[in-house]
Amino acid sequence: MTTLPGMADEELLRLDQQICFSLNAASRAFGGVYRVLLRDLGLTYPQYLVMLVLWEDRELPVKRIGERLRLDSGTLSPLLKRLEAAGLVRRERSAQDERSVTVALTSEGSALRERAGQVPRRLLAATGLPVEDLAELRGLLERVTAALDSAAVEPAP
Amino acid sequence: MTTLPGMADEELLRLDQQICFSLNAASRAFGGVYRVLLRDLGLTYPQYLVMLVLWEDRELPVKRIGERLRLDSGTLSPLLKRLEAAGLVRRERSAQDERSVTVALTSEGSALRERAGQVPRRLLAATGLPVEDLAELRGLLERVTAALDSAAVEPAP
DNA sequence: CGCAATTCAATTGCGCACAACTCAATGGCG
DNA sequence: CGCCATTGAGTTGTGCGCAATTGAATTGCG
Repeated sequence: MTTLPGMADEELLRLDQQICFSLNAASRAFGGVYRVLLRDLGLTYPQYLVMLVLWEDRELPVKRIGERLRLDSGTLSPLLKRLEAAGLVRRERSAQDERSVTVALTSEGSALRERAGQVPRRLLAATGLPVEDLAELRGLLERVTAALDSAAVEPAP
Repeated sequence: MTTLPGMADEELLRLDQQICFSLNAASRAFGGVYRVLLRDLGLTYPQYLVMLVLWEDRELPVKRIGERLRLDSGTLSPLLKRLEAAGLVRRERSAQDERSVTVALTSEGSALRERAGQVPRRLLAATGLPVEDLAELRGLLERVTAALDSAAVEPAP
């Protein structure tokens, strides 16, 4: 395998550019397609991610949702309030632990799942890749993420 | 190859979840590492992307920068103002076409390139992947992005 | 038991992404 | 030439992502 120390700074700069450009671009391209697909469900893409989690487990503490989606309360609190205002979700303090807030689907929130049924198929079709390649992509992304998360990068060169 | 029509909605939902979760997570994981690496350069990640473009071509209209990074003026205008306030960049109306604004590196902006020299190496090292896998990842991302961009998804199911 | 450290949600503040819009400059066409 | 569509930058408003902080509840340890 080719190792980083063997390459020139100039080459690395180019590869770095390509990787971060393409990851950024891909992320925003996905966002754009989801935006269109989700528009008439009244959901944003991050809201859809939360709904996906709740369609698996219809009741979860904010903490757990954050762990699954890698999001903190600073992002989730206002987002969940919007979902609550839209009537898709209920939020209440746990009786066992008053620090914790439990988020639960309403019947309206559950019902939305049916209307979202064709979103995955349409999204995956729009990627234009065979399922095997998508699985490969997912695998690489997960490996990269795990490595980056555990990298503990030092602040200054 | 395995085609979408042959799969059950339930399977597709799972794959869709995995793909969009992992892409999202990867994008944010990259952002987190860049944030640390760029902190003492005083740059955010999107600002770094703009600087990368300007380090290639030290003078470009806003329009061109937007094309390279897939960003519109709504994002770039305030960002470029911040780079200008930081002294890294100058902005001035083109004489040929008064609608266009040309962005040019200042000497301070050029000088920053040296201090950013180790960022790519450190970033790529943090990914924990061999260069071949990174190239593979980049290739998949670019194919997906191209397909998504040309998909022209219809609004409602 | 009592107090300090930890945990969890919420809030504040800043920057980015994007849609919708404004406004001026330009270019094309009759 | 005169008019109108187009182009390019900027502004506004909404929502997300994250750091930093707050405040209350819980845990743990002496």
